[in-house]
This record gives sequence, structure tokens and C-alpha cells, in this order.
Amino acid sequence: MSLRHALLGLLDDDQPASGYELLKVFDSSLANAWPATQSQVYSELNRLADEGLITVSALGPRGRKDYAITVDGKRALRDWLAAPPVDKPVRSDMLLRVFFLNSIPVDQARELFAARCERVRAEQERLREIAVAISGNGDPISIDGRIALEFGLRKAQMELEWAEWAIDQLNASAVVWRR
Amino acid sequence: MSLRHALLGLLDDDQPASGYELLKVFDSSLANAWPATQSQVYSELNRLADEGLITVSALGPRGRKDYAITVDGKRALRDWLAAPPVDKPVRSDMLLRVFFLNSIPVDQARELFAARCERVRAEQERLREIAVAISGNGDPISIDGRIALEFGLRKAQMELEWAEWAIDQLNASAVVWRR
DNA sequence: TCTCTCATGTAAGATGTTACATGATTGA
DNA sequence: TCAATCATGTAACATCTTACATGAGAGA
Repeated sequence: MSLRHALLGLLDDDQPASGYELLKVFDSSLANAWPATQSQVYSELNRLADEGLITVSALGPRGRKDYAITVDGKRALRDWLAAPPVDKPVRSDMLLRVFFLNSIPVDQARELFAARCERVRAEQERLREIAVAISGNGDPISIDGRIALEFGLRKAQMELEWAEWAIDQLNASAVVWRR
Repeated sequence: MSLRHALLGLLDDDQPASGYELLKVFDSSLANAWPATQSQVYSELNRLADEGLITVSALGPRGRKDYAITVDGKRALRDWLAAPPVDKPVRSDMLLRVFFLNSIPVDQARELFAARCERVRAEQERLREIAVAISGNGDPISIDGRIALEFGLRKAQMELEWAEWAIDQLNASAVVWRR
């Protein structure tokens, strides 16, 4: 149930905002921590409003609704932040394939890791551009964003080195095989 | 829809197996790549059997059903392995909290990362024990398992260093604050 | 006027979690 | 005999994805 906490957190940080605006945050910065779809955001906002954790603070053109966090909402947010993070099980399509590597030819396995390297390099590039953007705009860089971004960069680097190491392992075991 | 591919992969690797046996694999090695509950495994096995991708190859005591992969199942598995892995969006409760660090006192933030270090260290320990177990049992270590395990170890190491770095960042910014 | 962006909503279906329910077999 | 393990199933609920639907306002 962290989607609601993400919404509460955003509304606590800034001024009241509409679902449309919050959605843009989910599509940009928050996409790397807790992605959510339009459908989810709008539904959850209505649920939060029903429960009194947020309220409609203003109505705008085109049916726009600005939401503000309530006292109850602030308490819910703080309770969540004080609780230890729950590690939800992580599912990785990539890692699952690794378990079945012996079901495919070695060449295809190498290809799998090579493709992974490509993907990760692209991801690294994307994150580096964000890093440049946020450090270049003159704002005092929010420490939160910096730390989250650093996580992404380190993870990408780790994955890249791992995939390269895996290819080496495949090559080494292929040599052994040939004897 | 990777749960079904995990099941097909397991049945392709080894001899026919029962849901109960497959479940144990999900609780041990596969838990780190694609965790699944008892409820999910049994339902999916029935669905796969309905679709003809696996068949009941033997009946045992206590209503035990051994499943074997079919030709259609093997094709489905190979099609999946040949397709590029899909990166499903990753949701991290921890990372989400990082985005709202400015909503809590610095001490609590430090505590968050310190607790993370503890958790990750425990995880590292767990994985190292597995590494010792599989390298010590005399079997020729499956390259698949080695590569998957290495991913976990590297990820843990990365997270640990990141969390420590984050604490340093907090300390540094706290100093700036005090001036 | 006409298109693009703003703005919100609903519905169907896939996937995952938690809890409950049931009973057979094995070994101490 | 009695407890632990083996063995499968269902139901309710939470969450997430994809697609469809609708319309107002802003600017060329």
C-alpha cells in the first residue's frame, strides 16, 4: 500500500496539486522508485479523499481538482515513515532466465547478457542526463533526489559488471567443456 | 506471466515433479528470482495442464500429482527464452522513503540507512552460506546458480556501500546546515 | 475552427497475498 | 496413537495493467 504514501508524501512536500500534476511526477522522478499509472493515481486520490487523508482544496478549469493533505494524512505519512520499510519480494525476469541457462545454447546465453549490457548502458546514460539536469539548474540539489539517483547509478554499474563477469564465466566454462 | 515459465523451466530441467516439490524450489533457490506462494503454484499448474503445456504423468499417495512438460510446453519455454526479457517496473519501499527524507528529522533518516545496512548485511550472510553450501557439496556447481547467486551478492554489496555513502551525505549536509 | 494538451474517470482482466480448509501417510 | 509432514485446493481481497471513454480550454 505504498502508492498512497507516495501521494501523501508529494502533497506534504509541496503545494496542493491536481492528479494530473502528481501523475507527471510519477512519470518522471518517482518512476524509478514507485511507478504508477494514470488509472491508479486517480483512483487512489479518490480513495484518500474518501478516507479524509486528503481534501479537495480548490477546483479549476476542466474539472481540475487540487488536493491538499489533511492532518490525518500527515499522521498517516509520518507513521509510515517511522515504520521499518517492508521488503516486498523482487521479481526479475532476467534473473529467472539465468536459472534456465542450461536449456539454451551457449551462444544464446552470451547474447542474453550482451543485450543486458546494452540495456543497462542506455539506462546509465539516461540517469547521467538526469544528474546533469538537476545539478545544472542552479537549484540547491535536493539531497533526497541525489541519494535516490545515486542508487540507480550504482545499481546500473553493478549490473553491467555482473553481466560482463557472467559472459567471462560462460567463456571459461565453454573452454572446460571443449576438453 | 513469468510464473508459468518458471514452472515450465523447472519441469524441463529435471524429472517430473509434484506441485509440492516445485513449491520447495520456489521457497529456496527461486525465491530470489521469482518468489511464488503455494496458492499461486497450484493454480498455475492446473492452468498449464488445462492448456496442455504440462500433463499429469503419475499419481502418488495423498492425491499427489506428478507433472511432466509436454512438447507444447517445451516450445512455449523456448519461445520465452528466445524473447528479450521484459523489465517490469521495480517498486522499492526503501527508495520511495528516500524521496521523502526531508519530511523527517535527520536522525531518523540516519537510522533508516543504518537499519538498511543491518538488513543487507544479514542478507549477505545468508547468500554466503548458500554459496558455501553449493560449492561444498561436491556437485559440479551449476553455472546458472553461480551466476544468479553472484548477482545477489553484488547487489547486496552495492546496497551496503550506497547506504553508508548516504549516511556520509547526510552528515555532510548537516554540517553545512549548522553554519 | 481545429488540434493539442489538460483533466478525470471507469471497466475488465491479470497477478499476487493471506487465510482458510481438508485429508492422507509416515514414523516415533 | 499421535504429531509432523506431505499434498492439494478454494475464496476473498489487494494491487496493477491496459484499454476505453469523455469533455473542456488554449492557442494557432
